[in-house]
Amino acid sequence: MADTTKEKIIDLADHLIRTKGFNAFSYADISAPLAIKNAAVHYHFPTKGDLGISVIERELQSLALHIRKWEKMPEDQQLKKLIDIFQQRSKLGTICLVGSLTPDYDTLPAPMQAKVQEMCTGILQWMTQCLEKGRAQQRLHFEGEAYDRALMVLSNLLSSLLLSRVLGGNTFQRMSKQLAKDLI
Amino acid sequence: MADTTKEKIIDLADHLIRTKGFNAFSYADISAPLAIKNAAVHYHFPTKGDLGISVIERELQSLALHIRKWEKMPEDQQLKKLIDIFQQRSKLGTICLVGSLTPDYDTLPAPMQAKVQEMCTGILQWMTQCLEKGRAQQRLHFEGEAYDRALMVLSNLLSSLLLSRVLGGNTFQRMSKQLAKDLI
DNA sequence: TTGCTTACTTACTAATTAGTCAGTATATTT
DNA sequence: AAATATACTGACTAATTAGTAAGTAAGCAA
Repeated sequence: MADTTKEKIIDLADHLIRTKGFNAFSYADISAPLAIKNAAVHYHFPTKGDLGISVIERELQSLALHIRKWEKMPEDQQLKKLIDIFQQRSKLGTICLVGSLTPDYDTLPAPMQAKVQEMCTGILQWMTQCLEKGRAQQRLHFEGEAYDRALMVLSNLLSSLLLSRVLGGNTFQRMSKQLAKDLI
Repeated sequence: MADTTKEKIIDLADHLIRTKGFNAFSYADISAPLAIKNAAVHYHFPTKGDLGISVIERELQSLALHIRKWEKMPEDQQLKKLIDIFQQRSKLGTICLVGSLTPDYDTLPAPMQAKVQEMCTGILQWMTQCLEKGRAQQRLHFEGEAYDRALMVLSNLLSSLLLSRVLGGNTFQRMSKQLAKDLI
């Protein structure tokens, strides 16, 4: 998938953040599988925070790409597409960046904290609009402010991955089905 | 609050897990503030996993005590009491153990993984019963299976603390109010 | 009073951590 | 052909990590 070393490092770091968490992986966890030296990782990403920021930025770009791709779909379908992305994560046994990085928030370097914030507000902003438009067209049904509902939806998606890993089995299916039933 | 060294260690570890995460705190973070030596912590808790397990067990006991105290209250009130506990956490800026430990699940020693599982299933079991009884008495209103709804409620409580820390301000209030409105 | 338990301290280890710096081979540019 | 930039390697470092082993002071028990 990735062909440059830099991309391979981001790929691996992304996977490590989603499986072990930001504080539980080391430069050795990246350099060893790629058969490069520690210093090579530092060449591309001087600090661990720089690496973390690149991982978030790539995720943000990837998400922006998906959202643009869904632009002409009805809002309930857009929401289902987002759920699909989380379902793929569930199958892989990996969690989302929000679920991985918000618990570690206080330990992150300041520039990374800012990126985590940017990621959360960005996702919520899109989701708020999606819910609002969907409700206006009576394709989505919920009570209260759209932003509040967006918080709940993000919450459910995020937690479904966390709880799936611990409770296993059909936890993700149960939660995503209930989420869809409640809204559509 | 705690008078023995052992209790003080558990207190501090609990706070560190909720603020920094299990992998981001060290024995030094515990021994230094208590003005004891590293080895003293190891005396009470041979491994870090042992300490983590004790923290979870104390939380489980504390929760069991609360639940017993609420036994004779109507189910909607019991749920509100649980939300109150999370609100206190939100004020302190600390997250819940489920929110802190499930993202790190894969990195935890096996006996601690088992305890995390026990904690999740225990909370969900109580909440499922609470929701079911509450619905039977028409004091709580929701669609679908009670267990599925319990997953969603736990999800919202857990995430409200995670997102509060990043988004700040009224995030917890928004989410907990919406949660109560949806159910009661 | 002798022995045993509890709750530590002193002093340590081996491993791992993020990060540095000087060098080098290979392209690319001038 | 000379200079420069890119993408590394080799060889470190200082700090921190969880964990250990031996010793000790105080209290309690036989």
